[in-house]
Amino acid sequence: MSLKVHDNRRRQKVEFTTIEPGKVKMYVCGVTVYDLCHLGHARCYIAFDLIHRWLEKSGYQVQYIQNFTDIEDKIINRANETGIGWEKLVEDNIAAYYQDMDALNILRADEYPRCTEYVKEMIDIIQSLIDKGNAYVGNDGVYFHIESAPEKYGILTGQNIDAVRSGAGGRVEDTGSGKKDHKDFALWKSAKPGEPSWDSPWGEGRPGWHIECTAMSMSYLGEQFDLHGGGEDLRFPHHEAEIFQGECHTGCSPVVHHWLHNGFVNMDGEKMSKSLGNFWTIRDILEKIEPLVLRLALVNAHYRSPIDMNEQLLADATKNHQRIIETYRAALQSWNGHSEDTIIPAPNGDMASQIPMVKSIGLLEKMAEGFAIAMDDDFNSREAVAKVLASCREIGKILTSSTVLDDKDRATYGYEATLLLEEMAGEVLGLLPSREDTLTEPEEDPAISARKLEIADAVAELLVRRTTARAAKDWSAADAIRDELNEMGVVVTDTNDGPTWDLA
RNA sequence: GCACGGGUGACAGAGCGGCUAUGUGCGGGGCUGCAAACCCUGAAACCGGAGUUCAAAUCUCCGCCUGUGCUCCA
Repeated sequence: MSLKVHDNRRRQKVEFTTIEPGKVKMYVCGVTVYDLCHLGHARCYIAFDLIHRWLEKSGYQVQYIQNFTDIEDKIINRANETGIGWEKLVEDNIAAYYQDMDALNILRADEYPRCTEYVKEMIDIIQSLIDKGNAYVGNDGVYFHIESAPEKYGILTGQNIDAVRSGAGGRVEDTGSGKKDHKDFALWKSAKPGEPSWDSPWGEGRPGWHIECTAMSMSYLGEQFDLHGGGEDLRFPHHEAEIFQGECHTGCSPVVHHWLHNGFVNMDGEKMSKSLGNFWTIRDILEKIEPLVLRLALVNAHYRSPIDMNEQLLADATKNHQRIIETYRAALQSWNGHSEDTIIPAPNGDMASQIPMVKSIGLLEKMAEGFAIAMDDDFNSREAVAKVLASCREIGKILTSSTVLDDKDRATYGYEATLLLEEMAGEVLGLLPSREDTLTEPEEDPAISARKLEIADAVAELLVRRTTARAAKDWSAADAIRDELNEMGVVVTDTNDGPTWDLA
């Protein structure tokens, strides 16, 4: 089986290859830490978390670098507005970033370099670009000169440099910057009074927006690496600027062997933006739903497709996630009480077999195979989720039917199902809680617990009366009691072990 | 305007030359007194037009609609 990925430079699905056999060097653009992370960030880092997980699952040794942009106009502005020092602002938002991403079960990257720690490396690259004739010193900083390498223009977005040339009338707005061409972008910005700044051959200043990723990715991963990711919006100009910088500086082409970009999150059909007021931080949404449900909602689409966030999507995700958890719990319970080493090993599966156990195991293996094919196809997590849900149905069928397997086989089957779910839904998709948490009741809101305690005696008494009525087949009396409980906000569920109840 | 994506059942969303996607919702049935959960089963789709092909949701062309980028943005 081989992995295919959609490379945005070649604009097609290509065979995934690595520079060094068995090793993947990947870099994903991180956040500018001037504020809390929003849903779009969640989508991006979950998408690349999945890619990270699947590469490792496929046997690659992955080196994953993700940066923090900790100096930038927005940080300076926010620091000025709030009166918080920019260093403190940055620290707070980085701490919040880790909290949010941990909640979403995103595995940590290997390193999270901050751009202020790489100013020296950036200066070196800028100097090299000046020496090679790709950059020049203007009045307020250093600029990359696009016309020094026009063949690299529009590589990721297919823009035609001639159109851009003629479209802008070839003129440069004179802002006194000393910029030679409107396409040129800043490598180094001279400091304005009161701004944080670093010393450089071109005076006090700070890096331009694009150079940091070139400096950090090359510091960790070398002059060429395997995979570079980020949001759709970064293709132009950010990533094209990286191509200019990296390739002109190193002379290598391509520096990045696979460019991957994730699609955006829309809100009820509209672009998510602060001005539209439809902007959710991860924290906002986690007040309403479980982190793993949000994760499922975001994994339940191909990473390159846009996602339209709405109530329906979350409702679907809630149900689907619940189904996965219920199945996982049922699988765990089916062999609960056996220790793992005493479980009889499963036979080899064969879907065509007449022996129920062999056939059932064969079906599970088929699901796992479909799952792997989906993930190998440009990380098609939507299809992978479909395989998980189909497995849940399959597992539920076997486990709830008393006739298919005897008790011993049931434990073996349940154990196999457990491992399958843990591998697909857990290890790769990151959607499962721990075994302990799955088997124990979730922690409750203290207010809810208090309410339950308050009414427990009354409910218990009503349930006894209802049980008596049911035993006497007095259904109307039994249902009347259930209605009464409903009015108290209590939902009754009858099980083989008697009725249970919970708050609605 | 230029560039790059999309338009699939009620909804979400895969498939991208021949094979049931999947889930929710809806219909029928089973299990249960009835519910819930779970299981079985059914209906239901490929924007419009032309073309290529033995065969098209899937390829080509035209049209219509729509998203994003071209300025800070994951």
